[in-house]
Amino acid sequence: MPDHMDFFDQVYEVTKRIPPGRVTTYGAIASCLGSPQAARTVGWAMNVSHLQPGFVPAHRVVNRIGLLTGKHHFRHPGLMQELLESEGIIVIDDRVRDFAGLFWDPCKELI
DNA sequence: AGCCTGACCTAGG
DNA sequence: TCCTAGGCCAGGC
Repeated sequence: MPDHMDFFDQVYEVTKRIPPGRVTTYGAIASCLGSPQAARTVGWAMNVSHLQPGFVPAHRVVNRIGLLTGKHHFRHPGLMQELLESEGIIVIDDRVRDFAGLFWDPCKELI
């Protein structure tokens, strides 16, 4: 990962690489970028991800137990779940089913 | 400039 | 096992 990119850019680069139908977590992204305690900042990056050029699949990022904590920040609540379900992911009570099986580890798969 | 907040997470008591 | 504090980066006031 080039070091001239700031943290947000790196977050977006990683997020764009999440395959459809898979999910990852805020913490995993932060950890992968060398700041294991910056999970919160990753959340903030997602919050303004719509300002980025290109499509940032923010709906594929959930919290560490597979909960859709960011759903209220989409155009309408429920959109996050709809996007996930359109990729074949089952969501029950705001939680990704088979989260462990669908988890995509950015560090492991990256570049 | 300083303080508060937030789509988080981990460690320690 | 629950609760707390601390760390991360930005933005709003």
